Amino acid sequence: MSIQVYNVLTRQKEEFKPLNPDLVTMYVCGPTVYDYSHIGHAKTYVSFDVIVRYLRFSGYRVRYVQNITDVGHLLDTGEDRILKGARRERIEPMEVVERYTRAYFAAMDALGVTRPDISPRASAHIPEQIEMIRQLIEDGYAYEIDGSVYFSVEKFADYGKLSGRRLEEEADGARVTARDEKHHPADFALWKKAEPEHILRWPSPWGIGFPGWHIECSVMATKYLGETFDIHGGGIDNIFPHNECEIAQAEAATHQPFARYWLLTGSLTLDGVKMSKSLGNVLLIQDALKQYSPETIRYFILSSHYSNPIDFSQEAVEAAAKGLERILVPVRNIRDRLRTAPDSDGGAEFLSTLDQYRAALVGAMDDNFNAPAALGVLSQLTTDVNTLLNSGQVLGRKTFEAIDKLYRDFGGQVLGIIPDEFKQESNYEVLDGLVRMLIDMRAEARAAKDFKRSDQIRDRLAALGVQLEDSRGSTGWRLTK
RNA sequence: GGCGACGUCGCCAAGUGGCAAGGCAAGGGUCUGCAAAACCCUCACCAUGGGUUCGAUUCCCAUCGUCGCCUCCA
Repeated sequence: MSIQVYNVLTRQKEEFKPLNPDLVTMYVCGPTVYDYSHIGHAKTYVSFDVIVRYLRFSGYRVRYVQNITDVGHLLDTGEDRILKGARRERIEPMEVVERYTRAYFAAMDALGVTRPDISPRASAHIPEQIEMIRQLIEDGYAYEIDGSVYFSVEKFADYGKLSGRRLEEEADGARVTARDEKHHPADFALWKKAEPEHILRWPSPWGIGFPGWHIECSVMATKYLGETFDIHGGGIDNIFPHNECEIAQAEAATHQPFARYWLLTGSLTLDGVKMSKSLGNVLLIQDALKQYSPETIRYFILSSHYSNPIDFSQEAVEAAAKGLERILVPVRNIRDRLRTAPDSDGGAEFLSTLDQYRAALVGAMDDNFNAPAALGVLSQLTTDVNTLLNSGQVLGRKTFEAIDKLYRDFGGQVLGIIPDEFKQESNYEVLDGLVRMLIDMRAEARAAKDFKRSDQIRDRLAALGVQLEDSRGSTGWRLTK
């Protein structure tokens, strides 16, 4: 078995073969840290999180690099995003960077996103960027004008190979406004001369300035992963111009292929439209987490394929929450019953069924990281598990452990939608004792056919968020709030 | 205008050249004192029109529609 991936560069599904059989090198475009992260970031980084998790689960060692853009990313007004944030909040630019870098990691941690192995900052790699720019000028791919340096897209024959654009077609685009000093409208900045008020500035062979946005990714990816590396990821909205420019710079500078596999995620819309500051419809991760659990958000994101767009709506997320709960209930149940399970081999015949499900899960994930298909398999597995649990058959420890292991592997380790430990109330022992006492009282009432009283106990507990669930011979409970 | 993606059951969403997973919702049933939970059953001719093929939802073309990008964006 091998992993197949859809490579945007070749527009087809290919067998994934890393350059080095044991180490996968992977770069994903990270955030510009000038504001809090929103739910669209969650979609992108949860998607790649699952890809990394699955590669590791499959036995690969992965070096995962994701940059932090803290300089050079200009708004269309020509203003640096970081500086804008600094002015807004009346603090130092590097305070802006620090504040939102921390917030970014906090949000990702909350969502259970595994941290990248390296999170390089653009501002910490100015010398390397200057060096690549110098190389590009030397090789004739770039030119300097009045303290700024531009990449000449006409010199790089492959420009447009990722996004499928051709320069001559772009020339017709009415929206491309030519900047006077550039040779070609599509030429892009490698280095920009800093105006006096631009306080993010560094000395360079071309004077005081700051790097263009795209160059950091080319530089940091090749620095930490090599001139050619395996996977480059990011959101599809960055395919042009950002990713295209990355390729041009890196391949022009190193004369080597840049990334071998390009995996791009679909965009997230909110109630049908893309989030944007100007529309004011930005949902921050921290706000979404007030309403939904991290697992629910992950489940929702993973319920459609990473390469597809997804629309975040209350209706869709709540349906996801219920779908997830359906899986979580028996998992809780199993872990609970595991503690008192006998050392018998009761239910051992179920092990071969589990093997089939495991194979199906591997098959789904091997096929271009098809998480939604994997969720479908987990759901089917859950039906079988529920049937087994309800059968009245006495199940041995081994059986419970095997079921739990499968859920832990795919629901936990790979998809991150099943917690390792279910959160328990701080005074869980007391709570459990009290509820069980009431369950006993209700059982006595029922035995005495005093249903008015037994229903009263059940209803009042339900009102408090304690749901009683009767099964053969015993009653369990779970919190619904 | 150009580039790209997409249009599958009421909603969300996989998928395949040979009679379409799963979840949510809905209806019926089993279990239950009644419920809840669970389980079982029911529920789609895959936007439209052509073409290729023995056969297409799956390939090709066109049309309609939605979205993204071309300016900052994960």
